[in-house]
Amino acid sequence: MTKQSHNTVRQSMQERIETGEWALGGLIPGEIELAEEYGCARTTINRALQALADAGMLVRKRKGGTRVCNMPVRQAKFSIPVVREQVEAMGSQYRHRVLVNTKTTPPTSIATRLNISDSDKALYIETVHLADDRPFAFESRWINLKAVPNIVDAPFKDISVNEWLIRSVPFSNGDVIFSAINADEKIADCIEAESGTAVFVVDRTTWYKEEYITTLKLYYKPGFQLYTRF
Amino acid sequence: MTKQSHNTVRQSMQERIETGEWALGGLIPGEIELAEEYGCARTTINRALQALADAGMLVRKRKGGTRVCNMPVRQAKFSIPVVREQVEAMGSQYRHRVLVNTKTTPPTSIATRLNISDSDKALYIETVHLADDRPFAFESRWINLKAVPNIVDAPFKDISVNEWLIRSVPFSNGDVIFSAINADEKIADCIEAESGTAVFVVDRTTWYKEEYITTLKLYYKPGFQLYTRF
DNA sequence: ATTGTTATTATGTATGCACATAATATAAGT
DNA sequence: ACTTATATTATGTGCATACATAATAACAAT
Repeated sequence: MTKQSHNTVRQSMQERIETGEWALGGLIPGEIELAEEYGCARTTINRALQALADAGMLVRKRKGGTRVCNMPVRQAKFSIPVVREQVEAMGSQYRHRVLVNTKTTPPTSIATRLNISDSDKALYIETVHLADDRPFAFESRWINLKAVPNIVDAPFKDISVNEWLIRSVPFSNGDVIFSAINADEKIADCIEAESGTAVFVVDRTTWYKEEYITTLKLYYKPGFQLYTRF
Repeated sequence: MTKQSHNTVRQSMQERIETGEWALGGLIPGEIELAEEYGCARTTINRALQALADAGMLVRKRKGGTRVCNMPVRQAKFSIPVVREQVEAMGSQYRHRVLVNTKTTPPTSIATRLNISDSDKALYIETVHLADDRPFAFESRWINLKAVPNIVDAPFKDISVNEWLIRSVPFSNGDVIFSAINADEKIADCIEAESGTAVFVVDRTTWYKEEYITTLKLYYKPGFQLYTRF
């Protein structure tokens, strides 16, 4: 009652939801009523409620009021894996070796993904990511040259393709597909595993404003785990 | 100039960041200056800037001002997989079969995870999730009975363990680990795969306020993919 | 030179107010 | 009875203002 910030109010409300005082799917008091109860302005209540709504705990509707989310969708955030950081987070030294770097016409599946015509050339790069000089992941990547033409001048000795792209097109959209496959001969070889070993695969495609930039597959070494919190 | 909402302002600012007008790591004008430029109140600018800061595009500091995030961390949100929804999203009919449901003393590794003593009993449940009566995923789960004692009365014919828990402890925290393993005899059998097939595994532990609730492993059928956007 | 004080700056927060907007309930007109 | 207008309600948004707070700079005191 002494000092009501939107944060304390929000926390208090969150507790009321978590403890079940405000039931799942139930209607909660209106802003004015809450403002009186907490002894603060409606604006402050509004801010707290909006924050909780953003967090997915509340659903708000003009008229009809605010109600606790019926089926709480648990969402987890995870930072898109940047291999270099993954390696360094383990305390290992990161290095990478580019195996292939050519301009060729991609297979149709890739051309479709990058939204370029079948005759267009694209940049194909194969990289092995190393942790303390041991294979950590194998990367197979296609890049749309129309989206980032000046990538051909990039010095991939110093910086990885991924990091160059992040700097060049910092705020892109994308999708990620996680899966597991049995390593074939080639992949097994690149990550120093037995053929047939289960491999964790990340398949990522990124774009910026209708223009597709790159699509890649990352094959991690056996035993790799991707950790997240929610 | 006509109608500046915090949304339009935020969008405009986002563009300035994306196009590089406001360089990565660079300092951007102060709130007052921006308020003048956009012809609106400082409050509105503040709201827009805070939103962008929440989104991770800006970093703000009292004094020192606001600057564009130096190393943009791309974050993806994904909803924690609820198997039932995954199945239904494919247009298949969901069902599940409980294979095991016993109260026993868990192995030490599990007891540690649930933060219970080695002599305490816990609930162990094995479930096969079916899509159109074909195996979709195999679940192996331990539940801390001290956290949710009344779970023993739950009717797991109608509702899955997971959904019961979500309703019972709707707002918990947790961690998720993704990995890939080669299926052993037992798992292979449960998901109708060859032994040794690469299997996508989700390992999840959830807790609420220092109390651990459940830990489980989900072994998905071969070919399963987890899709996310960012 | 080191320490302490004060001023300045930029963001953070709270409030009161006015009006906008969406959804609904009620009353009026035909 | 059916449509249309109007009032009501709850949230959404914008503005002006005031003060809080953190970080720094400038300055003085020892």
